[in-house]
Amino acid sequence: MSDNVPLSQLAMARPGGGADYLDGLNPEQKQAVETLEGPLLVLAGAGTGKTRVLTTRLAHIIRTGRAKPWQTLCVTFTNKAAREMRDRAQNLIGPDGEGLRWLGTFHSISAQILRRHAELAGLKPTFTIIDTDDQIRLCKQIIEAENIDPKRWTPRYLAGLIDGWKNRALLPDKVPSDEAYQFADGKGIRLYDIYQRRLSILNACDFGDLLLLTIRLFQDNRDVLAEYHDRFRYILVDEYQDTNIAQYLWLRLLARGTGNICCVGDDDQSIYGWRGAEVTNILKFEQDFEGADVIRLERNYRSTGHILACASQLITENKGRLGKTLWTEGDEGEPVKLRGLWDGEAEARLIGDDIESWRSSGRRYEDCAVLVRASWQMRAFEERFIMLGIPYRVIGGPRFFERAEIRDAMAYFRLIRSEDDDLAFERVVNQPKRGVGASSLQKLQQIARGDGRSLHTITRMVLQTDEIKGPAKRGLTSFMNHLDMWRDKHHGGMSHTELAEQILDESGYTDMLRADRSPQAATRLENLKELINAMGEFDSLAGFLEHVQLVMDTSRDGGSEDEVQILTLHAAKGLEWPMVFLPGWEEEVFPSKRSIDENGNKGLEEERRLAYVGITRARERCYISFVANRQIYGRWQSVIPSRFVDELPHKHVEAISETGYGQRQGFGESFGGGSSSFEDLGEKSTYSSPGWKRMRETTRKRSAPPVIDGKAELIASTDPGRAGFKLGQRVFHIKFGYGKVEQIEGAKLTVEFEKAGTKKVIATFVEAA
DNA sequence: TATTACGTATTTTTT
DNA sequence: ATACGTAATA
Repeated sequence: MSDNVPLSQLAMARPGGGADYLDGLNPEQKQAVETLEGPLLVLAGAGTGKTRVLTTRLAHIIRTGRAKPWQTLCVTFTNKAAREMRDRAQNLIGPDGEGLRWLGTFHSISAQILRRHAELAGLKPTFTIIDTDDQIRLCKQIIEAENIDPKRWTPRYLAGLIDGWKNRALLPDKVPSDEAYQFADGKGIRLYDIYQRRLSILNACDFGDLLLLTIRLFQDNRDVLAEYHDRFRYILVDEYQDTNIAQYLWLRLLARGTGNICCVGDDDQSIYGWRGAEVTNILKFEQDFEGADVIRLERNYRSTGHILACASQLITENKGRLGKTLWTEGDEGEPVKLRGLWDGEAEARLIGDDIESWRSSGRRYEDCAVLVRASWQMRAFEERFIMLGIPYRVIGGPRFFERAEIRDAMAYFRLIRSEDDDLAFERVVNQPKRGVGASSLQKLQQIARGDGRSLHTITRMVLQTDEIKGPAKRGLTSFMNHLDMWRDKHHGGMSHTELAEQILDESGYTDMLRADRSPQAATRLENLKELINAMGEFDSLAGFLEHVQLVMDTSRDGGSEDEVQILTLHAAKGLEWPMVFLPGWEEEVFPSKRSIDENGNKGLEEERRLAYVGITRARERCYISFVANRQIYGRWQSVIPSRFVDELPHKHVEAISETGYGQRQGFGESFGGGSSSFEDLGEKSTYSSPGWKRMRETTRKRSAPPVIDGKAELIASTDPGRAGFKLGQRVFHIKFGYGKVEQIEGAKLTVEFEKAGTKKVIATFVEAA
């Protein structure tokens, strides 16, 4: 096992003489850590200590001196996972762990490699990495330029198509001909080709390109590949079941070096098929990597026996799987509780009550989670929790750096570093307004396209002529002069935070926001301040941009507050709670109708894996529920229990009907009433927007009701999200944004529901951040 | 340039 | 039913 390492080195590498980090591992885990040569697949079931094995293995490699930290390649899918792995590995390794330079996501490692060999990949080293939003904007331009109706053929669809091809490592010339004609009567492939050309002119990459260009770099430059073969003695891959074809090829190329590749994953937890993950990668591992060993981790340390039995039984219904048998030495615990209810409101009520009694038995809110299939299901729980005063946190939602003001600021910074970044140029050339309207921009774009040069270059040329006149010319001149000035300062060594502040001031961006008296503007200014704060953590503009474009830390800094968590099943992967609620187990909701419609049995199996992930999040208690009537897209529908419900083992489930449902024939009996969630709540809730430190969370907290003294002022808007009223400096919106505010009288707010033609008095408001 | 009207989609989320 | 983006209109 260790015969190619001198004994003396082995001894020296182990301070204290023993491999203490191996203590407490079970035999399979230990084997997974110590099987170092050749390809290895570690099939790690839910709760079997996967991360521990991964980090211990890394520590083992380094502490036994088999490789230096910078000679190991460790790949994860998310930045969060990368961070966790780094932290835990460094703990085990000690000061040596600092050198883990090649630990990161597929994309961040690819970007690192591409920056080093940019020219060989056909890029300049300052290339920009564009995100989904830019990608869609680019697609839109291309569609418009090709005179295709963007309503029939949406930019989003094209972007999705291109993404799909890139996930499968298909460049325009490799797309199979039967797929090439999917878009706009046969123009799909051409548009893809134009898209790639545009990117190259912009000196930009999208996320898929990071992988694709790296693969091509390795294929076309054997010497470069050899260099990395030499460097990477050991390769570790986390969540292998989520790899797409491009990532598989990427790994194959690199693994051809030493062949020491260890992939860890669980085929039963592959839930990202819709974004290109191929379960087949993990299913075929033994064929793909010759001489591969497979180790199964089946001892579960997380859940009780009943919970584990339910999950295991359910997942056996899937055909395409490698198969594992999870077991535990722990308690049987309580059976999984299965409950049928009348409707979504009753479901939310019951779960709310359960949480309250859990809390009054001395447990904590933060030990509970509600896991839903789709985010629209969250609303019912939010409403109920607000009413009961249960503190909760919604995990997911829009992220800080996807906000418009942050993206605008970033566009300015991008232009400083990479002037050919047309997407950034277009975004801010008239933001704030400089008189450069749609027609001027169109003119510039037309010339730029004809010339194959960037907007920045073209603008400079056009300004010498009289092609653009009047306010547009003045605006463009000022914009260009500012850019030149900032670029000079940047090269002159001004600190990037100071420069950033100047840019935002001198461009007029902050003035624009200050002039805007709407409540959102204040938040935006705050956000920009936080952006600059965050910049201070980096030592250069380049470092910061790379981070935001790629490695932006989107996770929270430890939730210290005692709050119930509401999240989607997808977002729940990798997490666990003592008490887990799984509501909405109805056919067409879960499993999702669309998933089955679009992907048939494959889709169904992925939904079942999602159910498996859900159940296995629970440590002590698991509550599954379904209803007979549910409002979906505003319509009441009779729904039937999910097929997954019937796949659970009776022995481990306690089924309770809260409604008589189950004894009755059919579900067609209508549920009278509908909801009137606005009335008589007598409570107020506060909406606080996610800030930099809590990028991915939306927090709504309950606090004292607002005092309305008649001085309130209407904010009318056709946009229901913005309709509301103003009370001094404070702005309130109707909870969850229904209807149009019509009248305010004392504590009574009258709202007109236009479509329904009814007026309602409501007393529940959400204060704007 | 700001407001209003209209059309469309509406699972999941990362990089 | 509703949110969002875009086109049409004042």
